[in-house]
Amino acid sequence: MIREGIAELLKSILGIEEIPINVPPKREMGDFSSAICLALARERRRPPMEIAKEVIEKLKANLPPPIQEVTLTPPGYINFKVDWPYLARELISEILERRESFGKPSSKEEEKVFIEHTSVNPNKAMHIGHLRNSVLGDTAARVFKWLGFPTEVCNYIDDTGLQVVDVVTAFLYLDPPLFHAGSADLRPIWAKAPEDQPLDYFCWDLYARFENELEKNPSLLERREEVLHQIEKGEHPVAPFAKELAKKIVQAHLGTVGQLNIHYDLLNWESDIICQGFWQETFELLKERGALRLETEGPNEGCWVVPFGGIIETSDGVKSLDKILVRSNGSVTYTGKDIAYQLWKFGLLERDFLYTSWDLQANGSVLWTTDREGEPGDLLKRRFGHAGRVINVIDVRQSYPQKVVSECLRQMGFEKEAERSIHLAYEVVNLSPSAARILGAEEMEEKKSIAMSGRSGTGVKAKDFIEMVKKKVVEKADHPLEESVASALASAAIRYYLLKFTPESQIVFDFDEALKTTGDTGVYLEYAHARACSILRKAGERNVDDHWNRNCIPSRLTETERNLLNGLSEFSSVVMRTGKTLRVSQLTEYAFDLAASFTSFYEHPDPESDVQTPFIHLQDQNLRTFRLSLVRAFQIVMGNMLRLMGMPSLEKI
RNA sequence: GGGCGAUUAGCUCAGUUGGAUAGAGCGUUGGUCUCCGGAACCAAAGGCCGUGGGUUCAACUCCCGCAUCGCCCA
Repeated sequence: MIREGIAELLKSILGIEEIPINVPPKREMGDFSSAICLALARERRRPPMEIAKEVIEKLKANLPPPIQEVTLTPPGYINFKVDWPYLARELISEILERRESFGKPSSKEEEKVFIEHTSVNPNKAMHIGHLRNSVLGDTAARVFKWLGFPTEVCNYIDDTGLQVVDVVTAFLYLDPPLFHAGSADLRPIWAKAPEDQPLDYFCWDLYARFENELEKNPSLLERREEVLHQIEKGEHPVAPFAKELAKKIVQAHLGTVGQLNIHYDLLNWESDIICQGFWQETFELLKERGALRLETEGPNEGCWVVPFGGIIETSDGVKSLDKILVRSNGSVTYTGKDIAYQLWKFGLLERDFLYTSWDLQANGSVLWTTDREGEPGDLLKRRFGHAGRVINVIDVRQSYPQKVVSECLRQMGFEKEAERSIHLAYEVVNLSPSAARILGAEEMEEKKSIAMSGRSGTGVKAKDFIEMVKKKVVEKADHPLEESVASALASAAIRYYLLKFTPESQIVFDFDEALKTTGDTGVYLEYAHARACSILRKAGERNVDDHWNRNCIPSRLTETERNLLNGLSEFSSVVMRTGKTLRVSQLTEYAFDLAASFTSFYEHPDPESDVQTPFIHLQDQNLRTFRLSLVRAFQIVMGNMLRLMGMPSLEKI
C-alpha cells in the first residue's frame, strides 16, 4: 500500500517499469527507501547523487499524503518518512469500513482459473504427503478467488490405475473366501473388510500385504492381469466392484480433507475420460495438426510419437528422445491421456463429460462428479472446464511428464494454452529417521530421510496425524478445550505447517517438529486473533467507549503502533504477490509477522515507558479509542488472512 | 550418461526477484507478570549464506566450474 504508492510515484517521475522498495537499516533514515538511482547511474551516465537530487526536487514539489518527508543519503538512496498519524487515520477507517473485503481488488477478472489438486489414488488412506498437495492447491484456489478470478477446483480420480487393480485383486484373491469367476454375489468379498475399521485404513494394510505377497506368489500376477482386463472392459461383477470400492475410498478421502476445510467443485474420473472417448478425439486432433508421427523404423517402430529430440546414440545403443503416445501394440500411454484431459480443461475438445451431483459439502457448495449416466453440463446450467489458465498441483517427480503435456499443446498450435498450463510442483514429504522408526520401518542405513511407501505401508496417515495434533493441542492447553476448538486448532496448525515451507523444499517429517504448538505455528496466529477478540469483547462487556472517530489519532505514534500499522498496510500486496508467484509460504510468513507485531503492540504499546497500561483501562479517551480500533483492525485483517489460508478463525480458545 | 532442484545459526526454515548492519522459530543462557488471554514478551550468545571463479558502484540473490544430497529420464 505505502510501498506501491512510493513505487508508483517514482515510476511516473523516472519512467521505469519496476521499482524495488526497501527498508533502510536505521529508522532515523526513514521508513522506506529506494536505491533506484544507483541502478540508473550507469544507464543514464550520470552520478547517482545527481539523479537522486533531481528526483527529490520533483517529489518535494508535490508530496502525496502518506509521505511526510524525503531525504537523500549517499551514495544515492532516496529515503521516505511516513506520516504515521495520517496513515493510521486512513487505513483504520478503510479496514473498519470494508471489513471482510478489505484488501480485496474491486475489479473482477475474466480469466477462469482451473485448479486440480489432491488426485490421490482411490485405493487406500491418504498420508501426509497427499495432505501437502491438498493444502497447497486449496490455498492457491482461495487466493485466486480472493483476487477476483472465477475459480474451479477439481480432484482427479484415477480409478482405472494399477493401484486400484491391486487392491481389487487383493480383495478377491488374497484371503479366503476367494472369488469364483461366474459368481455374481460379492457380499462375502465385502465382508472381508471389518466393520470396526475404516475401509481406507483396511485397504492401506491390504495393499501393502498384497505387494509383499505379489513377489512370492506369481499366480497373483495372473489374477491381477485378469482383473485389469475385466475392469478395462467393464465386466460384471468385477468392474462395478472396483468402482464401488473407489467411490468408498474417495468418500473417505473427502472426509479426511474436509477436516482441514478443503472442498472441490468437481470429481473427474479417469474411467469417464476413457468412456467419453476423449482420447480418440485427441488422437485425431494431434494427427490433424501434424503434432504426431507414425514411426516406420528405428527403436520406436510402429509407435505414434511426438517428435522432441530425435534419435541419439548412447553407450547403451540407439535411443529416442521422442515421446511415445501410442505404443506399437495400440495401447495409449499415460501422457496421451493427460494431453486429452488437459485439452478438455481448456475447452479444446468437442466432447464433454456427463455430470451428476455427488454431495452437498460442509462449505455449502455442491460437489459435482463426472458420471457416464449423468447429464450434460448445459442441461445442468453448469459449464465445467473451458479455463483460461490451468494449474495442476502435482509433486515434483511429475515435472517431466507435465512439461511434455504443455509442449504437446504447443506443438498442436495451442501456444497460449501451453503458456497457461502451470505445473505447481512441490517436493515430497519424507520421514525423518526417528519418525520412520516410530512407524516401525525397517532399519535404514544412515539416511537423512526415508521416503514414505504405500507398497511397504510405511507412512503417516493423514487422519492419524490430525488426531495426534488434536491430542497435543488439548494436552498443551491450560484449560479443557471444546472438541470443536481442538479440531480448529489442529486444522490451523497442520495447514500452517504444510504451507510455511517453500514448494521446492523437501519436508522431512518429524513428529516433534510437526506437533509443535509454540512459536512459528498456526496456533500462534489463532491465539493472537482470539486475544484481539477477547480484548474487544471485554471492552464491550465493561461498556468502554471505543467508537471509532477520525480524530482519535495521537500526534505521535509509538514504535509498536507503527509496526502494526505497517503490517496491516501490506496485506493486499502480499496476497497479490502470492497470486503471481504461487509461493504460499509468503502468506504464512506475513501472517506470522503480523501476529507478532500485534502481540508486541499488545505487550508494549508504550515501549519507551516502564509501565504498560491495558487498553481498556486507559484514561485518555482518544488514546483508548485509537488503540482499541487498532486491535479491531488487526482482528479483521488477521481474520481475512486466516480465511485465505483455509484456517478457522477462533474468537475464543 | 543427460536433465531438474537443493545447500543460509547447533536443529527446522524464511529471505518481497541486485541494495545500506543476512532474518524467524526451536534449543541454550539470563530476564519480565497483582492489570485487556503467558501456547506470550524482552535480552544475550550463535553466520566465510557448500566451494572456486566471473559480471556489477553493489551478489545469499545473476552467469560458469566443482563438491555433496535428492529426484526425474534413460
